[in-house]
Amino acid sequence: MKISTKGRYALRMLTDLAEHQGEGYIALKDIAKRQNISKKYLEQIVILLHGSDLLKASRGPNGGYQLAKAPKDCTVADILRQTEGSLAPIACLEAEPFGCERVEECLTLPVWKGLYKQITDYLEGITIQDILDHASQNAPLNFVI
Amino acid sequence: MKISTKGRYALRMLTDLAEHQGEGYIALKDIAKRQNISKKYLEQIVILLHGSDLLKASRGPNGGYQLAKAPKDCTVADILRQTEGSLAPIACLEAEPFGCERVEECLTLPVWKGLYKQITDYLEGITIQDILDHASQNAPLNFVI
DNA sequence: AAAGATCACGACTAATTTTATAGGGAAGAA
DNA sequence: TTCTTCCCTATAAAATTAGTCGTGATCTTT
Repeated sequence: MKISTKGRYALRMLTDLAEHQGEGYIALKDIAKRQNISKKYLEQIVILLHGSDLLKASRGPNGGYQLAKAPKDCTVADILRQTEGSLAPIACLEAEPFGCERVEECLTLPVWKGLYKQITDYLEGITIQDILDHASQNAPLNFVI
Repeated sequence: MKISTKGRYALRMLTDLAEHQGEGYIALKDIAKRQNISKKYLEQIVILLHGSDLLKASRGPNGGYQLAKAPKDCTVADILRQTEGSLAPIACLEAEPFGCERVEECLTLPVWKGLYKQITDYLEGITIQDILDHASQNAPLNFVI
């Protein structure tokens, strides 16, 4: 049960954008260089985020991306849902009514539902701003390390 | 970020064993039939559990598997750690000291650590007995559905 | 208007993981 | 001894992951 590079890179990209907020549009080239991620691969990941309202884009010279909202309004859950497709730990939970034919008899389903809720609640509660705050150690984080 | 069939099937198998506790050893054949899982595939999954002390085995006629402990002492975390390899949501967290060379500069690492802790705490807190209890609705569950 | 920079999009691919199937062997109970 | 069951290894199709590459489309700056 692993978060893929899509999700991890997307979070790093958005955090990078937040760090450079107020500097206008940030080119993918620069993010790729700083984060040591292939620019071409980042392009693909950004496309996954198009469905959300997390980013603003601008083309041409001095173009690039900006956060469309304040960092405090960008939750990690939003980012991962877009890039990972879903936060559900098993496919059964991705659509109501559940596709699995064993729904009625499945004793283990409540465990997965509970896990799903834990994951969702936690990630909904963390924003890009929290990540910045934690990095600068200006604020205690609402999660224990 | 999905739990694989190994983890899901293992949990179903152990739950099935718990349901038939006190009936002696339960053959894989019967579990496979009840759970509608390939017996051959189940055999491979059981091998993953050999490293743990969750199961007792017996060969020959009337042989099979039994839970080695009471259902209240079998946590879902134990089962998934064995079958999935780890509960960590990213590979970086699987071994201390962290293998990733970006450890020092990685702003997002605390998020993954926190998520790891959420997942672990939740799954450590749920036992096979909880699953049985919830199924028979004799007891309220410590997780909300 | 031209040039150059940047995002946008689709095709392709190698490696890995997942999800099995198959065949035989070893051990133990009846 | 025989039969049942666990045990172990090999093989493989399918899906997913993690990219690379080429080409447009569009915008800003000059």
